[in-house]
Amino acid sequence: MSSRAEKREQTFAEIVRTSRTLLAEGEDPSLRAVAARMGLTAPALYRYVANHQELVDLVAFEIDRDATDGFRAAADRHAADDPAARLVAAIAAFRRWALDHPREFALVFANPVAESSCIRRELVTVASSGHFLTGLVHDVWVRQDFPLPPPESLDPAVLEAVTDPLLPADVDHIAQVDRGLVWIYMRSWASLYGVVTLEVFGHLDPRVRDSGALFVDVMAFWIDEFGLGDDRERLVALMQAELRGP
Amino acid sequence: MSSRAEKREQTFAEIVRTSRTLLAEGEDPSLRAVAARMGLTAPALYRYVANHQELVDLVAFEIDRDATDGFRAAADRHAADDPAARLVAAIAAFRRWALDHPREFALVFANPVAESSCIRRELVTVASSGHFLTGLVHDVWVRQDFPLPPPESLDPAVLEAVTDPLLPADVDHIAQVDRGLVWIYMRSWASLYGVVTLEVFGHLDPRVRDSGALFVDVMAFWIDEFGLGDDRERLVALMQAELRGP
DNA sequence: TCCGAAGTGTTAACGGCGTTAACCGTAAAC
DNA sequence: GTTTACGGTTAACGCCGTTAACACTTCGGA
Repeated sequence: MSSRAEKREQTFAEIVRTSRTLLAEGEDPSLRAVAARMGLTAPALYRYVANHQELVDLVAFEIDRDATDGFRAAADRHAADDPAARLVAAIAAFRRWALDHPREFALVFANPVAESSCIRRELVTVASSGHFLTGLVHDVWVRQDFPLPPPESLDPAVLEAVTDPLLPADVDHIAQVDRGLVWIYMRSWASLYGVVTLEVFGHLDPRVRDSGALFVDVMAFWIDEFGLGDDRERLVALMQAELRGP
Repeated sequence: MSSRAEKREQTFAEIVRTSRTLLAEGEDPSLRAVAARMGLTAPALYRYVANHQELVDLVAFEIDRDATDGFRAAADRHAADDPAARLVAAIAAFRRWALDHPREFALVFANPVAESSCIRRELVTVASSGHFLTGLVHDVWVRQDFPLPPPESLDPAVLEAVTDPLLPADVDHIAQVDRGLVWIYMRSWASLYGVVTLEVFGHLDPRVRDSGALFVDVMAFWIDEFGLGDDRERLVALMQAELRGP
């Protein structure tokens, strides 16, 4: 027999799961649709969720978490002592996931969070994908020891941000003098994000999107930037392979 | 006295205009809201527009056109023989516009067009901002004559895309051997787009966003790439100024 | 053990949405 | 001057988020 608290938690989990199922099926995860699929009526969901937006935020958070598990799995298919391959595999998995799940991508990565409810802002602070990708970049840096911009060279606002981040970043284990790494991470993430967002939203020539050329180009640039120029050929080939699928 | 066709066109224009007004006021441009503000009922709008999505697409197109007028005005505040300054001013205006009009930005630049109606795909093909920005990059290239990747070095899919573009690009006046310029444009646009989209959607540390550091950083990179390294200091200073406002 | 309280669901309803069908006066066209 | 197309209406359907009022179950404590 399950206690009331357990039952409540199960129902809550089922609400989020049902929402994700609907989203994956291409239908809108409206409160009514979610409730109906669970054999409930819409107002019942208000016992578990403050409003519709909060449910959407929860779903976005969970999608991010699960997608990150996929990125991690892609990285883990490569040796722990080959952080560059792990990083390449992870971001290739990210792009594949984004193109395969445009609705989910839009929800997690291309949704305004500022005007969103409080809960989203809290959740996004511990967002999974951000933590994971910064970690991979950190691993590459530990291995390659590519030069970092010294803290005093950073824009004051950037220095503040990398010293005491507000958004997903797992930087506690990075010494203050090495926080230039976080700036490099932000720059690299912005360029990869731009390509993938253009691709997912159809603002890029479909032939270029399908070829992945722009994504590979950006990645190749950061390979050099990460001091991996010697490994460039191998990593680009690896990326080409990873882009096709696991 | 106005003919029936004229009257019809006026009403049509007022529909789009009213939609934009509602959007700017932070309200959703629903058919009912638009009609109500015009003193009509919602079904009347179906005499002018096939469905709600088509209206949204039209609005997105017009917003893009008008925003581009703003970018052009920013560029025109600089001498015709200073294409670098014109380009910097235009993209600074683009960023300012995006941050000042997040809803409009999301509509025009961060909306799926693939799953959209046919009309959007037609409209986006002649989208204004794309044409204008490629033109500015072209002007810089004519002046600086920075090296282009030769066509045979391009990915086959990219070569196809720059030879016969499907998406907004105004390349008819660019010789086939110089189409590598379009590839450079795509890459630079992707990186600027990534930064601005992150900023607008609140996925970037607000302090970094407010400082504009990431945007300036990306622009500085492309300044070098465009053979404008000698002019770098001036152009970065210009960008800093332009970012604050006209 | 019984009773109150909390928890979890219901139905009914409000206002808003996109959209369609049926209708109707007016203005253009022949 | 009749006909027809146009541009509007009202009514209605089925969605949506959300709230209020109510009912049933279950738990906790006197």
